[in-house]
Amino acid sequence: MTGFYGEHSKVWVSVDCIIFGFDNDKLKLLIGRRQMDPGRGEWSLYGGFVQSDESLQDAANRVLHNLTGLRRLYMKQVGAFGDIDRDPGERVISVAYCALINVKDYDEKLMEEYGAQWVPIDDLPQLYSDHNIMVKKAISLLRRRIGTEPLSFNLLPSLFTLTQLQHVYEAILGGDIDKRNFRKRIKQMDFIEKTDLIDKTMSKRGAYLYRFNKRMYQEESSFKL
Amino acid sequence: MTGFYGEHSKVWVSVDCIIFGFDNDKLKLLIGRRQMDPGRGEWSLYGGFVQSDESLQDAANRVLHNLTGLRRLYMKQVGAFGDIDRDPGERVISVAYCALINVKDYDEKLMEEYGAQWVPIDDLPQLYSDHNIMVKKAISLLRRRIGTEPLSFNLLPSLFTLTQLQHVYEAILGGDIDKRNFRKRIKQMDFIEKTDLIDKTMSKRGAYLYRFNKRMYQEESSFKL
DNA sequence: CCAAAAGTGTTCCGTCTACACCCATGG
DNA sequence: CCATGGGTGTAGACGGAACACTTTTGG
Repeated sequence: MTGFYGEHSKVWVSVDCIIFGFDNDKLKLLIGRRQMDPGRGEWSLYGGFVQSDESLQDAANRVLHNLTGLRRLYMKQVGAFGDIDRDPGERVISVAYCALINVKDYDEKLMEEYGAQWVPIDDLPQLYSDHNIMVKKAISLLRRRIGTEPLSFNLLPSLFTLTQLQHVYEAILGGDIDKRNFRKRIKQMDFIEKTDLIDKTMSKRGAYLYRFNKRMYQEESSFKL
Repeated sequence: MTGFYGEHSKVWVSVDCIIFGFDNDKLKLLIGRRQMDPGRGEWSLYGGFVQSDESLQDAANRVLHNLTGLRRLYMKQVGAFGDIDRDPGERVISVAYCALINVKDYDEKLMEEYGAQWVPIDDLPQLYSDHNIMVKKAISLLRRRIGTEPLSFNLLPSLFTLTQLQHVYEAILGGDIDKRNFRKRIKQMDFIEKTDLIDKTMSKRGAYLYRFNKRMYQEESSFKL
């Protein structure tokens, strides 16, 4: 049985993961050296072929989990890339996914095993195939959405200082933000909760730690920064 | 020669077109009855399989051209849909594209041949497979972008009145807009040119016709409505 | 005691919103 | 002459941007 659509040609479909992290006040991308032909040894996003028993989402999650050991990450589709010659080997259509992770959370062993590296987005090398285009699109998506959706928290530990949060915005939007205006806006968002914990790693005085309350956010469901 | 990726399984990939038009002060969608199994006879978006010699864009343009006779339309990718069971027949990954067209422009013969129908978006029937989800996503994309990009002009003839333009925004955003405020904002955009032509089809007094100057827009490249 | 990061309000200006009446014309 | 859609300005509210000093404490 060839099924309903037998006369049409099938193609390979892969997923590629654009993995953002935040460290040292910089937005970074997790990339590695490609371990297969064609393009072996070139810088590349992490990706993999979509299997017949998994959805696109699932495939992207699998790739990311294999690499970082993490599950249930924030992940969003960036788009499908389907130019005929985009892959130097065969015709492959690739669906790019963007992940936001807390840089401190990854599994170091796995990272070493894969030779994964965090590279600042301002300092990216040329990547395999059309991966640079994917990254560019992911960044512009991130810039547009960061002001309307609570994405920034995915790049931080669950407890964070307001200075850290501000640095995330500055890194993504690329520019300085006024501290007082920023904090004024934060105060209006009840779902960003002040704890009574204090972080002293960054200053002698110490800074209050805050927490994103997802539950409360979903009730309010308005975000504007 | 099986090529580089021989050990992985290929899948069918299709494109589906979400075709918006504007008529009678309403935003409408072009849909038809599915002419193949499975799902023959169900309401459906127009789509087709991606051939091995065309990009995703090209495939979407081909489908749209076959249906409407139009080329060089505004078209934007909405996203890839890849759940395993989304298509009741086989495993098919589909990439949705959103097109904005001027309802007056289509080729009536082709439309009849395909049994295509314009349906107001508030009044959509249940569609084949996950097509309703695609449409929902396309509409939310359109709503987000209409204020930042000059999309509205694609839904209108090249000469249009300000009242028509306003109605486009009202139809997409779903709500009334103040006429004076709207026109004030339009006046600040030099790339919306007033002509000295007058349209009398809608009123006895007649209304000035305007034109979108794409060249001028690209120089200014700021849009806010 | 001083360097380094944390924290805190007010003023100003531009933008968005609300709002009502006259105009031109075909029938 | 009147019904219908076309066209116009102003005042008040609101939100965003600019701006500088005090606090805390480890070394």
